[in-house]
Amino acid sequence: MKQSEQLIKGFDAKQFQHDLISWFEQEQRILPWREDQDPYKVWVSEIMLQQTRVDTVIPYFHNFISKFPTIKHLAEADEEDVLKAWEGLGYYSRARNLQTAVKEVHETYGGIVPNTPQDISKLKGVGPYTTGAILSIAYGVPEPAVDGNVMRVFSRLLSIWDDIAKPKTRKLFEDVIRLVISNENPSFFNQGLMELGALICTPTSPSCLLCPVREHCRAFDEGVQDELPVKTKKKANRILHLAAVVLTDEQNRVLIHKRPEKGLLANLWEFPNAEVDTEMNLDQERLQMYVKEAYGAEVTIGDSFATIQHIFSHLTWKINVYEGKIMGSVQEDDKLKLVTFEELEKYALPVSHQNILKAYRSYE
DNA sequence: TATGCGTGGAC
DNA sequence: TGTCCAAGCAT
Repeated sequence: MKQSEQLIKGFDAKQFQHDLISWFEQEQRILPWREDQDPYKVWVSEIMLQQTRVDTVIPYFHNFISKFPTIKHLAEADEEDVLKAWEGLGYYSRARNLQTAVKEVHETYGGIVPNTPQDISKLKGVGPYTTGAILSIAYGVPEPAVDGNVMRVFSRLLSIWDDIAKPKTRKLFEDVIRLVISNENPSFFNQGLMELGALICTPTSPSCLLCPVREHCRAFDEGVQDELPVKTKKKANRILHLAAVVLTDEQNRVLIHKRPEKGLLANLWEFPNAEVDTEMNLDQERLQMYVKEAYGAEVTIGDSFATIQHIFSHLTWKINVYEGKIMGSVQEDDKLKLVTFEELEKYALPVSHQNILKAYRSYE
């Protein structure tokens, strides 16, 4: 017998569905992506919500949908504008993958988001969770949508002690959900689980006394709700020292560089910078030579006017920021541009470089 | 399978 | 202040 079948023995799935869905009908938050079930809007919201809080997403969702109201609008948009709309939201490959996938839907599926797990999960950026979320919410298909909430809620409900940080564990929860999901209302079932995880069955100090499915919960019964789920820690991040320079010419245009199309902050724009060891951080002469080599620009480096720390999830940047002047001419191309500070507002910058810009403005 | 990939909020 | 995240996916 499969582990999932073993786990749900004695679990009253029908009653649970009813209790969960009734609670969701009463208590669900009013959210912009819940106003209709437009598959495109459901899709956009699900991508934005990956590893990102609801409160953070709301303004981005409004702005994004107003700029790109339909599949066609997004498919035909400039990537630069899409990234600008994503600026500050993080995990920028989500934006580029979304546009790639939307183009695919526009061209291959006539602008209709596919409604089978096979087709939809082939789309760039659409993994197992998003597949289930779109299918259940937009199309009413009873497919599991297992995210962190669902694993937390069900690890407590069924007292499951598998490590939810392990990729393999997600499959166990998918098996479980397939056995207990509501076929009548998979949309509210899946959304109800996530809403419950967000509002009641929280990572720390869950509100068990307010929980609509407390009677189904083995962890509450056993008093171990604070010990579940089991989740191993990630390893600590590393520190990288950078020197960055805000380089201006005699017309007060500033030099910006487009980052590589893969990896960290892919395709976003930045001020010229280099990794340094802590010692070299004060060496203006070497920074000047580096800029000449890497960007082909003849410059003089002035004073360091700020140090900026930026903490990523897996990395910390400590950036020493200099001002500098461009002496000769610069060969511009699609990855290197001289722009006015007004034009700069059209380009998507990572938050770290937005902070460099702020520091420069207050220094000037 | 483990790691890289952002950001801002909660405690 | 440091730690842990929050509706994951690609490689």
